[in-house]
Amino acid sequence: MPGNSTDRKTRILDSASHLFVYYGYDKTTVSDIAREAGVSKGAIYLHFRSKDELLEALIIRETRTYAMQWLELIEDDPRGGTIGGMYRNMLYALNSSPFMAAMLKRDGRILGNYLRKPNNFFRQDQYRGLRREFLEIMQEQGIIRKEIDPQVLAHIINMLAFGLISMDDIIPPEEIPPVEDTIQGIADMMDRALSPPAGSDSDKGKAILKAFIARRQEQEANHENIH
Amino acid sequence: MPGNSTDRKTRILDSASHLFVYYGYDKTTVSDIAREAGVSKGAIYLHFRSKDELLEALIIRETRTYAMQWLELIEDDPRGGTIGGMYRNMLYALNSSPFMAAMLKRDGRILGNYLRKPNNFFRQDQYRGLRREFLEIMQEQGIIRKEIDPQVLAHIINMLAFGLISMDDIIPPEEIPPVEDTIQGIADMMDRALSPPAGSDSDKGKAILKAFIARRQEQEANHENIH
DNA sequence: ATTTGACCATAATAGTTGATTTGGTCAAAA
DNA sequence: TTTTGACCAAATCAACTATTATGGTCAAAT
Repeated sequence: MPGNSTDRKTRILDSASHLFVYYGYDKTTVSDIAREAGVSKGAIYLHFRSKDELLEALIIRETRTYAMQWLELIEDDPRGGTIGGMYRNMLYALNSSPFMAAMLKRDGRILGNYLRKPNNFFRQDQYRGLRREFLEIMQEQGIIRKEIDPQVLAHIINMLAFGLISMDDIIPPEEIPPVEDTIQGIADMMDRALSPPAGSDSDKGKAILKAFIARRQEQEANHENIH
Repeated sequence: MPGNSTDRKTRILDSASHLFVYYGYDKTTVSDIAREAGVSKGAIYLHFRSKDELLEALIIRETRTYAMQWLELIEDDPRGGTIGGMYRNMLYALNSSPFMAAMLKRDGRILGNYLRKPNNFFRQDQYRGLRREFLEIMQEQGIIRKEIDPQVLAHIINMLAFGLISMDDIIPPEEIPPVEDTIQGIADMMDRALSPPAGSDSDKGKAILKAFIARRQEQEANHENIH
């Protein structure tokens, strides 16, 4: 059996991610996933209670991976701590993860029936409001101009991310400028529009982000302990 | 019969617009339209060769109406000639026309089968590229900063408009800030990000827009004469 | 202790047939 | 001349059946 070196659960999730993106949740069978992962069907149920829970595990993993990749990109980017830099790297991270993009745009082809489930992950989005909270802190710390409503800004940022990955479905490819250009264009706009007149301190921005994430992880850990 | 005062063709299109938005193109029958317009079914075919052509006529009319309303809003707005002002009023015009919004987001429920037609209006969008052209002129005339790529900017503007009207389908209503706030927020961002450092002349912007439209209408008239 | 894959109830799909509806027409009415 | 609505072929829908595919299980193999 090939690819035995990597952890089995990981391999299953990798295969699922790939197959879901290509064929969609509904058209992908558990046997398909097992075959591609080089394990038996039963083995999948050793790790996940149901196909739905497999998808949910995948959602969690991909979200984590995406967040970590984003953070890494920011760290390695000299201008990563400005508002434009954060956004630029967010879009880069998003752009490199087809499954994450599918989640953001609630892609019906890929997420399939799961979207219809009454209590799916998207209906009880835990991360909602988190972005606003972060923007508020950024604003208090002088990385973002004072006169902007964080709630509105959070929504606009969502709109741009959503637009970036959704417009392709509507506009013929030859009309779409290269993603890098679009991303850079948006980042420039944001820096000019949102940084305070004096300019913003990228390193300070990074520090705030790190502190925010640390605090958040702490909360999450506490929450897990209780349950 | 009620509502006889207005022109019959207009009444048919009004009814169609209303019914399409409510029930969708597929579920709305020609008889439905006739009934709501207070005319016979045959009368509809005196104005339109087919249901599809009725829809296309509606698309053209709504696009024109939207464009005119946009222009009017800009005229009446002291800051209407800045890039942010133009955008703000565009979103207002868009927001007041459910059918236009449906077109922009290629709403499958409303446009129904028509979207699958091989040579529908959306596949051969005549207005594409027009926006870029206009932005280029605005840039030459100093209303928009020089360092911005008009093609990219046109695309970002599309993204924002698309996001504005599409996000509602995904986010629970209570999380969405009031549209006016979002629109104003975007307009402010654009003004800060896109106006040249010296600021931009709103009246000059209006003049450019008017000239652009006049030139465009001339072209359209010529084009009609030839055919 | 692990892992498997044949096995099963259930669900999704495809095929069929008959009834209903729909876009479009046109002889007749206004 | 202008407008109508009964009418028709074609498409859509509804109900039903037969068939296949699927998620999930578990006795047996490893």
